[in-house]
Amino acid sequence: MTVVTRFAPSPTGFLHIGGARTALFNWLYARGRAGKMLLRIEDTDRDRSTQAAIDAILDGLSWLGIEWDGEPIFQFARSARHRKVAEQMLASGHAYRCYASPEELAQMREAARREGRSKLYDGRWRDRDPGEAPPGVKPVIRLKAPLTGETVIDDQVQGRVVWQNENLDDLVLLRSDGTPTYMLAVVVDDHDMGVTHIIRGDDHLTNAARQKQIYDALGWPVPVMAHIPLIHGPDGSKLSKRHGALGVDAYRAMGYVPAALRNYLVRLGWSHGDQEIFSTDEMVSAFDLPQVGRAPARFDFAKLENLNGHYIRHSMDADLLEAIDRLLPHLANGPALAAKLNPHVRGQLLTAMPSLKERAKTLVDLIDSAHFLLADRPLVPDEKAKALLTEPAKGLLRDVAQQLAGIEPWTSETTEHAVRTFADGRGAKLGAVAQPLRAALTGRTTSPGIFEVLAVLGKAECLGRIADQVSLAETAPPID
RNA sequence: GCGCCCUUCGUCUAGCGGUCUAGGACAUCGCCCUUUCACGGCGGAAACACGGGUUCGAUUCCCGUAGGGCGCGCCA
Repeated sequence: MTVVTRFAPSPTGFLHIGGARTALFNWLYARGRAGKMLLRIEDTDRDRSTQAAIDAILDGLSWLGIEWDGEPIFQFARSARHRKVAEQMLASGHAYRCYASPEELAQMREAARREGRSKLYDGRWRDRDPGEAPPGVKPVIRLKAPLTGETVIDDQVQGRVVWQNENLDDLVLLRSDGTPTYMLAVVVDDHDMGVTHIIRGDDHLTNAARQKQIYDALGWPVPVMAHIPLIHGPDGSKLSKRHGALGVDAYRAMGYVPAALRNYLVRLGWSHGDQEIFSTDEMVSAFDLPQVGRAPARFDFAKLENLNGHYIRHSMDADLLEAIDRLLPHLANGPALAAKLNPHVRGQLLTAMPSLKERAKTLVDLIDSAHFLLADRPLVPDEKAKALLTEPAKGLLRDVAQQLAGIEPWTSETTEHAVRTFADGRGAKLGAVAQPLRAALTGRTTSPGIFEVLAVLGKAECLGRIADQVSLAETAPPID
């Protein structure tokens, strides 16, 4: 039997991180078993569903590298089929018309709560003669659920979960306006789509029992179920926007790479011994449902960031340059930066990349660390760099610049030799020269190795930048 | 309120009755490397929610308690 999973988001907002993980699990499970993962857009809530949300979900999945099989199914388009199934159930005696008014329903709910019962609807139209139907009232169609016994779900993650049928009431299958409820639509769609494994958030666990009753009434086989725990915020409460319940597009804009996010997400609530790093192939072959834990996991940006740094460090230089190109359109200052990326600067970026990527946790960090390649002369040193450019330091810079001016060829080795010799000659520590040099060349106090910076920038640019800082002092003496 | 689920270092987790003086990873602290920042290396601190059982023996099984979560619509 071919495994068929599905991801079924409702397009009422962006693809949030929890949804992304659910999609990932479905995708991994199917891929690891030569199966398919289908995509169903649950757009039956016409007021809240938007095209923008659909686009955001598709875009988010694609960015994460999660591909679905076939065309997405739109649930709303299938409502005629849903209605037909409800009528079938009516005809076969598995469902009935209920004429209870909203007021009656409210009363029943109140009474149930007062008496400590979980069953809300009392089944008053279950066996009543349709002839007693009040005139002018459009009925809903309810499932004739079993009164006794139990409903059991053998969940791949949760284990065997049992409900007493006396606690489950007759759910609505078809609304009075003839539209299907979620409960009915999901069952019919999963069945028609040939879904064999339902992997979804455990907020649906209670629904699983009710859906099982519908499957049973229809005589359809129940798919394998797996209800995975939800992701919580760092404080253990529900994940909020403040915590990281953002759209995956926000993670992209923060400079996270898909491989890192996938790796982080797959390890959240699932493990494979002590392994922390998984290539896509590895996670596809290792992932399985019984190893998914039942306790909700808390979202931890620090770990995501660490993983992201790992993936950046282990990326090919050219791939990182491409990743930057792709990220730029999603950043506020992207267009300005993109304009600077002429072939010459791209070449410098690529040359500096082995050293830049060593220091970056995110692509945004990476871009920022390349500031010294992208900034215009004269550089404006940041506060800390400015503090390094004291008058004595500037004297040192003036002198070292003279030494540097005679260097040919200009490489990290030749410049290193020159600077070290210069420092030795002055009886100065290397740092005493290197730090002011860094400040003058990069405008920062941190950067890749200073000799790499020298080499990447080239002789003329370096001498120019030193002159910029040194002469600046002459034209603008401190006001004391 | 009712139903269901959950509970190992701060966090993600390993552990599936004795191997646990409880392992790994992130974060954290210290040292080393070092021109800065990182990377890397070494080391430290840090957990079985609580109470009863079952058992020769419980982190592992059962029952409570406490705490947390999810669901309880003619929403999805």
